Amino acid sequence: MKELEKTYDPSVIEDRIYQKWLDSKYFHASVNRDKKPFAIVMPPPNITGQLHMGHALDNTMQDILIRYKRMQGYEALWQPGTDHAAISTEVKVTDKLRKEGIDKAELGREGFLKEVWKWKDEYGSRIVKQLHKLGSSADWDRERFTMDEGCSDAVLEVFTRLYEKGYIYKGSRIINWCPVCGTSISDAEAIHEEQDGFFWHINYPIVGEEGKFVEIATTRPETMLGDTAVAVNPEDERYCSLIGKKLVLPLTGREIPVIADSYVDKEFGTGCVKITPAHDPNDFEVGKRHGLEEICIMNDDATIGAPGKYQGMDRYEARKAIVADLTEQGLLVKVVPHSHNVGVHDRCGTTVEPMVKPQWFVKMDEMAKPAIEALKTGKLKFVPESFGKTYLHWLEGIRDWCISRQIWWGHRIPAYYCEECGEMVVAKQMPTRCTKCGSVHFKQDEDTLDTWFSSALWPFSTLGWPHDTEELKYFYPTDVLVTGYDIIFFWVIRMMFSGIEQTGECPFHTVLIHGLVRDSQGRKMSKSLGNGIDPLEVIDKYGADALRMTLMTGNAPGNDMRFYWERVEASRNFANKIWNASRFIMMNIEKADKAEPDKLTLADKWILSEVNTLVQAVTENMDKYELGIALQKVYDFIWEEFCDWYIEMVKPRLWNDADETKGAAIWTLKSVLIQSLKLLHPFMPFISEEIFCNLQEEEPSIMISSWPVYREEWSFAEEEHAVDVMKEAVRAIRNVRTSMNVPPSRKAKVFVVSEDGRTRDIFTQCHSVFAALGSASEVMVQADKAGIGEDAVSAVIPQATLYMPLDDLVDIQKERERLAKEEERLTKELARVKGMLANEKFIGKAPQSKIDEEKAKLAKYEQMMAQVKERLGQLMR
RNA sequence: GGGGUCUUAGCUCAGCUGGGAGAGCAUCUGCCUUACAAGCAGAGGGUCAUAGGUUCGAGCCCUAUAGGCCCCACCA
Repeated sequence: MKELEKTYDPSVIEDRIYQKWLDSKYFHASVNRDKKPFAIVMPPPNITGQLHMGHALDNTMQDILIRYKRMQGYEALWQPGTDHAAISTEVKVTDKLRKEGIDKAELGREGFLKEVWKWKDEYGSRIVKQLHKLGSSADWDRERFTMDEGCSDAVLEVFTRLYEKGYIYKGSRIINWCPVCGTSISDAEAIHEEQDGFFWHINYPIVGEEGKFVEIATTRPETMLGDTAVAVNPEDERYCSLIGKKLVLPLTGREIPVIADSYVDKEFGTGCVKITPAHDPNDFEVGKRHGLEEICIMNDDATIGAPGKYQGMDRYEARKAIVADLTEQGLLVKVVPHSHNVGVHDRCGTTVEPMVKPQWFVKMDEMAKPAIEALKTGKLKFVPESFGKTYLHWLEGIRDWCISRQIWWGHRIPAYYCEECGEMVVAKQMPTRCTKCGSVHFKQDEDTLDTWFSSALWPFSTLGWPHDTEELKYFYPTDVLVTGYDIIFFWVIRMMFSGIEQTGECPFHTVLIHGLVRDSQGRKMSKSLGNGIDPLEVIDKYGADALRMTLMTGNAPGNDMRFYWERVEASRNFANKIWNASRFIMMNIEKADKAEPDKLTLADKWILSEVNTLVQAVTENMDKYELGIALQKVYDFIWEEFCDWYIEMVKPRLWNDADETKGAAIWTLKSVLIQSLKLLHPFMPFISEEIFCNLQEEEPSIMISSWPVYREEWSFAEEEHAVDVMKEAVRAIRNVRTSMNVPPSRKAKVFVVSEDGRTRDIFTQCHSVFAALGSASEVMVQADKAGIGEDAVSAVIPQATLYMPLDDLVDIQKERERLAKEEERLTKELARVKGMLANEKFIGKAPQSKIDEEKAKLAKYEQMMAQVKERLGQLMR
């Protein structure tokens, strides 16, 4: 056993312990039919990423669950890996190259991809190393990458299967286009922001009716170049007569029809809507219903592509020019301020442009159904439950998923086009011969897949799917998925329908959701604000355990939390507390001849019983994923019950070599500490391991030791009660001392007076403990007040009255005040209890247990009241 | 426009299936008591957003209102 430092210093311990775990292969999980499997897949962090608080929280939760299950005897697999993060990575590498003066286009596709792989090799594992610092016990031997061979095979398999089933199709539909990234994005990637803008009211002249106009209102005048109709509500009396007439589209001179469509809201704007099918999702639908032409007026970089005066202008520049021209022509009626939602690309913040382009889509209606069903039938559960609504809501309104991206970094779409006849073939490999024309020349589709297409397969692709591997059979379906509420749409939903479609099973049965880690003012941590706190800095200063504890406490599941350094300090203090308690115990073990469970005293039995209760409670909380509550209970137990009470109670025995229960005390200290460390281990793995290994030699590591279970032989209800009585007496004595300003160094005799033999027995048994905790020079236990001077200070507990002769320190006046206050409190309590018990309805309807409880309280208060009254009577004399 | 969520001590938040309001930090008062001053023993501080309702009993359940936050949505 080693001597421990006076203050816990995580920095010298954590890396060493982590390396030991790695070397011992404790994180590795393998197919083991003798054990039950438990599996979690790690949300793969982006290879572009740096560890942030969100990762720290997410991975801490997973690590806790994995360590817990591993200790419980499960074969616990935590499957790690990284995500290729298509657009993010492409943007990042493109920027890097640009700074080096290299143009992506000049490099060409292959050259560019080579650069990205180089970048990936260099930086891709950075975040993985950072996860090590947290203590993550993932099976790093199984680390995967969404673009590795296996995952790519799975992507090909799924793509071709879905295509054959008709669930993947290519079509020209309106999609969100990011003009800066030069690619389409999915609905989930377009986030809506409210922006202040204007409503421009514009007159469109009616053909053949000189001087007559239709007034439309638009937030995007530049798109008028692509208008192919104006729509009114068919039931709008104002405009019925217009339906079917032609209008002249200003600035272009093109004639467009007035059509009727119920999509138009009569109450909103002017009741007349310009229809631009190529640049607005709604207009696109209207256009489809009415067979309108789709005129694309924009280039991929959001400059105007329509021939004419505005060609080449940026969309906003064109807007100004068009408004100016309309004003000049007298067609602009008015401009009204108007705030509206615009979609921006979540990666770069650019306002997206709705565009009609040929893209690949996943048909969602059929696949959404079983995913919805899974939640409704309970095969899938969210914790907290309310997030299930978010999940359902999104799935029920889901639209087809645009999966093609016009970037290079990603899984290339396995569609091949015959260079002769244009025939398209979807296959895992390039076809050798065109079945239509016999040509042997094919060209692969240029597009790549949405990055979420491969992450959707993560729970099974990482286990070897589509091959029927042992791992897949054993670990799949996985158990819990841990993630933030912000990616339910992106990921959870897509894993669900993909898993069900491909494997016939939900990829996991529980989704544990957490919130965001915000700064101390409640703001999102962000690069632009510069308010982010680096988890590595926290680990550096306070240790990974302190960070983990901070992230797990003081907040309810699924809620956002604020990050405070003060809270990290509090966590660090707790680590130090355990450290010192352990240090104390080890010092005493060294000095003792033996630790033995014979001759357990009241106090020993009490703490063993308490730890038993704790084990049950914590296990229950863990099973309900109430991780924060579980940790809080361990914290409270260690600090209050174990350190503040038990260790203090036990000191006199340790210091007295003649005490024959010393060995029992040492045995109890060690046993309770070990149980506590085990309960703590999933949360604070490093410190628990370090102490565990210093404390005992039988087992090499706490992380592969077994999770504590309830022990019948440690259950002592009687003793629990006895110690509670003693604790109450100690508190009463301390209260008196505090109110009288008597320092602990000034000892005083204490008389315990009780008519109850059992109570006297308790105090006799633990009189040395009681003496120590109550700063008593001597403890006299007796049935009456013989020998107690009138000037003693007294305190009342239900079972006894305690007297402390304090000689000159006694202030009768103060004593009276204290007792009067106590009397007042008891009067109130008595009134409440009596009121309740006098209420016939309460007696008639409340459960018997509650009634008994109240009756017991009544008896207790009445007894205490009698004691207080008696004492007050004495003092009045 | 829908949906969610929150409003509890000075601050940040707990409070599980309804049964005498809690923690951490901060403040104040004692203690350098041989594990820990990153500690020990205490104290003060709350009409649980508001108004109704259900109930023997509501911080907790129901309804409405006010305010905050979040998500979704095709009102141009």
